[in-house]
Amino acid sequence: MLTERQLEVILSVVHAFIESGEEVGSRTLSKRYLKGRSAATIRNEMADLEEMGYLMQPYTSAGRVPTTRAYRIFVDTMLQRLPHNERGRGWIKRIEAHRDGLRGALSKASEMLSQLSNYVGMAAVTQLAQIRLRKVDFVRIDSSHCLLLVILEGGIVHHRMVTMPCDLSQDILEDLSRRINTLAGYEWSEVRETLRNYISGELWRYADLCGSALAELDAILAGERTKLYTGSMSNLFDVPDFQDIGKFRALFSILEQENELAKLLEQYGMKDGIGVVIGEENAAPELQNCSVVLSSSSDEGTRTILGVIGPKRMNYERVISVLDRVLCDIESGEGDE
Amino acid sequence: MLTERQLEVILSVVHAFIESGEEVGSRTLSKRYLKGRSAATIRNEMADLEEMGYLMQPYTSAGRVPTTRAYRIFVDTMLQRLPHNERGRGWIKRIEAHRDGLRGALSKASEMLSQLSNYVGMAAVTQLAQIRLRKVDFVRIDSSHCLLLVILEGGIVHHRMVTMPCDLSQDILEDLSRRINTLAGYEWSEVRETLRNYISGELWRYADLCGSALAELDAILAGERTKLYTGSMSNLFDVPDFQDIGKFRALFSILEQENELAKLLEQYGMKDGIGVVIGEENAAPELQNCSVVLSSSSDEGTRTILGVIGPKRMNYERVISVLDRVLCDIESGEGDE
DNA sequence: TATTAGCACTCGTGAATAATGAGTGCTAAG
DNA sequence: CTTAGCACTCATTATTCACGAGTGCTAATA
Repeated sequence: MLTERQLEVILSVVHAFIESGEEVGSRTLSKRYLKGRSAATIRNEMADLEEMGYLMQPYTSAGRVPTTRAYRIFVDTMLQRLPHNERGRGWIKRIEAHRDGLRGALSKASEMLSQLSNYVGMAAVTQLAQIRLRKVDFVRIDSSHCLLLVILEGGIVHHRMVTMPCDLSQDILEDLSRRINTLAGYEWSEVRETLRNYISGELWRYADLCGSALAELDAILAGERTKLYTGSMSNLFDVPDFQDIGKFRALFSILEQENELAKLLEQYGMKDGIGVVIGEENAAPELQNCSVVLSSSSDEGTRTILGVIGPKRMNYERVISVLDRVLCDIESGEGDE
Repeated sequence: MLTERQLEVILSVVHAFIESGEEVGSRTLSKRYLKGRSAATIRNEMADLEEMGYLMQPYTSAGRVPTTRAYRIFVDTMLQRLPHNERGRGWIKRIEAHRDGLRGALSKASEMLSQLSNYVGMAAVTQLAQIRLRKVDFVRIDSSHCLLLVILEGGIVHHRMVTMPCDLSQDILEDLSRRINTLAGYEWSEVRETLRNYISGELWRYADLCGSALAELDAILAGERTKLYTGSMSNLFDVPDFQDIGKFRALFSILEQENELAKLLEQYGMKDGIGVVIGEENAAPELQNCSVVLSSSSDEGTRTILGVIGPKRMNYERVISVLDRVLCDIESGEGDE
């Protein structure tokens, strides 16, 4: 469908455009990329490719700019060429030993990604449905409130304030925790069922509190399932593509909405490995001018996603290698410092 | 030192400049503010005031712009006129009953401040030195790691991963927590001392773990003492003063550095009540074009600071009333929803 | 002495115009 | 199929010019 030379032209245009940010003309290609052919020849090819939807002109008689379709080919060719590394399997286990837990490590990772890529780094953990419970604890705050602590596999810690229907002593609460903790190690769905039975049976005296706690636990495990960290965004100021205040704003607004971004990542990071989503391929309209590169892996009831978000004309090769590098650093415990 | 009319001119210039954002000329003042006097008269006053450092001209024969000194007078006059409310005392107690704890409430507060003020809201808690311990808990993660949970007065929860020198069972850890918890309710400085004695005495068998834990506790209590939440920054795009990419960038870069910002707030929010820091009065060079309005109150070992950061020519009156309003909402438990 | 009208002067802003040059499409020759 | 040549397009940049808001100064006035 595409001749060898057409492919070459496409890749060259993308490459040149990523480098310069300016429309690339036939002369440039002839001089720097396809040295054998004259500008006129290439002009003909470009006209064809424009008709086919790979290139476009911002205005009559300007150079050509790659479309998302061209980027797609560029990226796919690159990914094919790149060593397919199967890293990432099982690395989460090692992370959770980090000083500040999985979350601390990810917060560091996102920052590192920003620094190294010169774009915006992201790191997220999402709890898969089958995550296991490690421990539950109730801490009495005052006569009508206690703190519910939930520790999940992978060192994920949640805490919520729960209103107590009646005053319960710390001893009773500890007893309660201890009973619930006998369920540690089971999947949440199982725990949930067992707890329900407990409440109507043994624990009937604390039914109210247990009910609230159950609701909170449900919220924790079903609700905000993905925790996302975003690295420094200052780099964006130096990206020429975002000098335009309008484009900057669009990107910024979505970066600020943790929830939206998290939803996107959940959606994109479904399968393990490296993925690239380019411009209009993004579900969010705010990301039409951006590309997202992400590397995701799942293990033990959690999925971890590292990502970089930048302009469409980002240095994909470098970003991918940065992702790899950071993944590597986390694995080997760099976050411990 | 300042005549009645000079004061009037200053206030008028600031007022007009805040409204329009453009240099204000003698004609405007004569027509809209000091109706009795002619433009020529006001021109003379303005020339004097410029010499005295209250006004300045961006270029020869343009209108005048207020200096920080003029803003200062404007704000001070306003604060004097405003009802001095002593709200804030004791409200923290009520907050900690919030569903997601003090921190959840503050995160919501900062967002609310952004929304209502149209600038950027901030909310911070800082632990004062004399904060009290509520509870400590160790949770075994694997043979060489456990999670250290620290709950402080006010529902502040910290957790850290601690490396265990040798494998300790959950039972032993629980026993350990229980012993340490007998110290709950005391100030950290006291707890620290007592713990030291314990370690060399009763707890000698767990000296290593206790040592690490002690170090972590110290880090938690001495180190990152202030936790800061920043509300949405999207509003900044609509502030005319920050259309200039350079100014925007300066502000943004410091908003992103939680630590820097926290340090500033710690420094500014020393005394209870409402404070305004204008432009060059700010310690940070990035804030030369901004003003910070904050409302701070301390109680029970923690100090809480609400603040709004915006352009120098912000609507101070509105921002102050918004701060008041949000403080009020938090108090009455709005965050519970 | 304080105030004000009049006037010449300054200087940023915005529109209009022109020159520049990179790049194209098309045609005709190799 | 390839390429040189040429006329044409159009964003960009610089230049010029008129406009107008605002000032400082002086001289007249209450």
